[in-house]
Amino acid sequence: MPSPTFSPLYRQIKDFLIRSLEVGEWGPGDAIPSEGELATRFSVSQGTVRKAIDEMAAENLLVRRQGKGTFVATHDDPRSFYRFLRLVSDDGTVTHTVSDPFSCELQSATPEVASVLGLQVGDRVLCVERLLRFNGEPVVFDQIYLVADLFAGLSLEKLRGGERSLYSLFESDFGVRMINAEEHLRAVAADPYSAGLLGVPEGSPLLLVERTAYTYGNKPVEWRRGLYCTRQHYYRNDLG
Amino acid sequence: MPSPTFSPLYRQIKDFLIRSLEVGEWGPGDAIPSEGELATRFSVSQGTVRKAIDEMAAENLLVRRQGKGTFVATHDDPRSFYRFLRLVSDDGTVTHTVSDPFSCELQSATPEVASVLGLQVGDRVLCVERLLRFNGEPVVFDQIYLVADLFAGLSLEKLRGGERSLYSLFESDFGVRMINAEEHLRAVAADPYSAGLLGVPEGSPLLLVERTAYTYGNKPVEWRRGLYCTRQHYYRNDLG
DNA sequence: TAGTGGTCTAGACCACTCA
DNA sequence: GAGTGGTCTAGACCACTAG
Repeated sequence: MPSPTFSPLYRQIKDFLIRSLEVGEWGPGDAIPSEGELATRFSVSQGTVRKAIDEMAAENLLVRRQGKGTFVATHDDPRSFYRFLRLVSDDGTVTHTVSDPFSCELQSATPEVASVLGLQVGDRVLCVERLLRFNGEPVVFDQIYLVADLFAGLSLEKLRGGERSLYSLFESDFGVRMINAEEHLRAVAADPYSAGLLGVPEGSPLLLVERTAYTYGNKPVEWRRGLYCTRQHYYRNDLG
Repeated sequence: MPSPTFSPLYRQIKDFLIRSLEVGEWGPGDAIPSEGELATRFSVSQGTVRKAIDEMAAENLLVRRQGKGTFVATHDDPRSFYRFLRLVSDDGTVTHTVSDPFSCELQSATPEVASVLGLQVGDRVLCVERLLRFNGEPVVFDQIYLVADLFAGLSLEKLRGGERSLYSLFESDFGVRMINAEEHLRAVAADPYSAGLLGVPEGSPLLLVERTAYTYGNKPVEWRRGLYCTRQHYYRNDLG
C-alpha cells in the first residue's frame, strides 16, 4: 500500500521556505537563516536543508554566496537585471539599454487580457506603453498590462525613475516579484502606429513577443505584447 | 596559497563520465554502471557519485529511472523526441508532426556556414532541405547544414526513413548526438521560393529561426535556417 | 577568528522494478 | 528477493568572507 501523499522531508522544507517567501518573511536581497540554523529549526540534518535550498537556487528563487549566506533573489542585481530580455545586438557590442515609458493608464480588461491574467472582463488593469532603446535607437515597443490591484499608485513619473529594470521597480515599490514567465513568439507585419514608433515602414516584419509573467504560486500578474525590430538585433534562445 | 586548479571529486567524476560518453563507452539508451559500482570503482562514497550524476541528469546527458538504473539520454524517446522543436499550435490540439525532406546534397561551405561550424570555406557540408507539416499543412521550411565528414552516406532515402526525429536518426546511424543548441530568432519577409513552399503570399512575415546544434565538447555539427509560418502556430519559450 | 556555504564519508533505510 | 535509485543522518573537514 504505497503512501499516496508521500513527500520527502527536503520537499516539505522547500515548500515551507517558498511559502515564507510568498508572505514576505524575507524580502528580495535579504539573507535567509543559515543552513545550520534551519537544520536545527526543522530538526533535520544540514544535508536535507541543502537539498531544499539547492532546488530553490536552481529555480532562481535563492542565491547562494559561499562564506556569506543564502539570499532571496532580486531583480535589482546585475546577475538578473535583464534576465528576461533575450534581445541581443548583431555586433556583440555592449549596448546601452534604456526604457522610455510614455503612457500609463487605467483600463478595463479585455477578454484576452482578463483570460491570461485570471481576471473578470472589465476588471481594472494598468496599461503601460514604452519604447526600449538600444544605444538610442528604438528597438522594442511594449504594451504592458498589470493587475491594477497589485500596482496601486503606479504612474509615469515612477516609471521614469531611473536605471532600474521594470521588474526591479515592481519588487521594491510594490512587493511583487516576477518569478518566471512564458513567451509566445510570432512574426507579424508592422501596423501603422507601431511602425511609426519603431521608425520602420508599415508592413515590415516584426517579432511579436507575448509574455505572461508569474509571481509566487504561479499567479499571473503581468501580460505584455512586445514588438521587436529585428533588423540589427535577434532574440537569443538557448535550448538545453 | 589557494589551489588554482582545485576541482572537487564529484566534478572529476563528472568529467570522466562525460569523456566516457564522448568516446562512446556507453551508447544512447544504454545503462551506465550503478551508483554503487561507480563509487567502488572511483573509491568514493555513493553520495559523491550521486552529485556528479545529478548534474549530468540536469543537463539532459543522463536519465535516472528509479529501481532500474541510470541511462544515457537519447533522442529516440518520447520524453525528448522533439525536445528542440518549440513550435506549438494555437489550439492546444495534439498535432501530428511529419518531416518531409525533399533535397539532400553535398555543397561547399559558404563563409557563413564555415564560420559557425568551425570549418574552412569550401569544406564539404551536407545540405538537407525539408518541410515540416503539422496535420498535413506545411509550417516550417528548414535548410540544414551538416559537417559532411560526420554524416558520410546520408541520403534522401535514409532521411525518409520513418517516424523518428532527425536527431534520433543522427545518433543511431551516425553516432552523433546533439546535446544542446542555440537559436537566433528574427522576423523576416517571405522570399518567393519559401513563400511557395509554405503556401503563403510573398512578403508575408515569417519567423526565421537559425539554430546551431552542438555535440559533446560543445562542438558545432549542425547549422540550420528554419522559416516558420506563425499564422496558426507560435514559438513557445519558458523563461526560468 | 568566527560564521557561512561546499565537499565528502559510511552507513542506514525507503521506494521502485523486475524476475 | 536482489538490485537500483532516493532519502536522510551525524559528523568531519575545506573554502570563502568579513570584522
